[in-house]
Amino acid sequence: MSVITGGKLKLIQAALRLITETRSLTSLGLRELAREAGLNPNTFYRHFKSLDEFGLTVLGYIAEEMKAGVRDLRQMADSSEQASRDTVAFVYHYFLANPAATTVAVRELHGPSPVLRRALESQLEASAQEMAEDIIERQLVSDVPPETIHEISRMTIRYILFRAMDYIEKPAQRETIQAETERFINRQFRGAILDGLSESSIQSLRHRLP
Amino acid sequence: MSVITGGKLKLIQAALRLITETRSLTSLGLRELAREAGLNPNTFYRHFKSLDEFGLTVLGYIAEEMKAGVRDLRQMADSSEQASRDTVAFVYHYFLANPAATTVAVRELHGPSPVLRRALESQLEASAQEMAEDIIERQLVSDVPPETIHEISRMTIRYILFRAMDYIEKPAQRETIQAETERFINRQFRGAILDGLSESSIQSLRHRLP
DNA sequence: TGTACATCAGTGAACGCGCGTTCACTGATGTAC
DNA sequence: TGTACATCAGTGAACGCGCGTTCACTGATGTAC
Repeated sequence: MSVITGGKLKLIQAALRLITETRSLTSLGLRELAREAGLNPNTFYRHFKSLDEFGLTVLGYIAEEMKAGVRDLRQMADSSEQASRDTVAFVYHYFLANPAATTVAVRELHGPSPVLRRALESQLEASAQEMAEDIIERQLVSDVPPETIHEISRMTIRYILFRAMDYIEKPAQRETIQAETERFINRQFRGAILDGLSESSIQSLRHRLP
Repeated sequence: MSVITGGKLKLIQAALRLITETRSLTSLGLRELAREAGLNPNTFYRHFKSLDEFGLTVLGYIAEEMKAGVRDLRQMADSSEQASRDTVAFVYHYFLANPAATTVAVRELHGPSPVLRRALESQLEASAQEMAEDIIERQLVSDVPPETIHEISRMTIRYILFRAMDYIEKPAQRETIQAETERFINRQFRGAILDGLSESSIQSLRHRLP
């Protein structure tokens, strides 16, 4: 993996700085980036052929950051009982520490550039895959088919990503968001246990609950 | 409510046409809009003070469209058994018929303009409120506290909105998306029935299931 | 009913500005022999 | 170790273009008396 340095790095970091405020990756201009990076506009062309290529490079840079985050995540967390609480807390903490990357991901996932959209989707898919495998390996839920675990993982990853924006921007709501996310995950997996059952058998089941 | 006509309407419709392709509301230019609407650029100023004001007007226009859709929805659907399936099918069908409005909503909900973001959030909140009240009135789920129904409604509205983009763009995946959405909703509500229970009591419950 | 005036949607020309891009150039670092 | 050349990051000036915005103007519709 080639290490990014010098003017190239300066341009990427300038993009991340600009995005954290009120911009999206696709809307950044060449001169704007150079200005923020403290470089001559033409220097941009020494490193990138076009703004599209630049966008993809920034995305790759972010992807590297995120992969590192996921690796840390797998190190952590052991007890099955508290797994979802700990994981949720960790993941939001991670997003909070990387606001620019998070903002880019959220904005461009449904943004105007098809290229970036594709790239982000497969990135998310990979994260969901990893999450699902982790759950299966560590047997955090039982009696739920693997395909369902994968499906719920995909839904969860997306849910968390979008909530992460609010988490970053609204400090007062952070605890609420964490709690809601935990409930989201627990309900999905617990609901999955009842997946095959009909309405009526659930009705009758409910009367036997404590 | 004032009816929108003439050049003003032409400009709004031009925006919706441009957005459906690969653009976002915030990125549209004044001259671009006028060109698409077949008007002189200055005519824009006869109707709007600024591009921000224009954006809000478009959003209001879309909100009207959406409210009409929700009203139709409440008319429909009667049997409790099939309620989620019918509703999901109807909602996606509605998004498919209004691709521009859907795209705007998805793009701007996390987009760069705080003003549009706020406006869209309260719009979604209102829809979720309506959905929750509908579920409660018609007693589609029982033994789930109202606050939980509201929470799940909010989550569902967001989930559907984001999936709607894929639903519009990828015809081959439409059935899959519908099925996944139904499972999403069912799992949330079924999971909610088990909300208060501990891990261990669910473990023991599972062995008694058919 | 006719006349005078006000309002309103729309036009065409012109402005200054920031943009992406190209050109010719500089100086530092790497490489070959 | 020294010399010659190639590569590379970075610069400054200049280009044409589309942008948002302003100005003075037109013609149609509405309103007052």
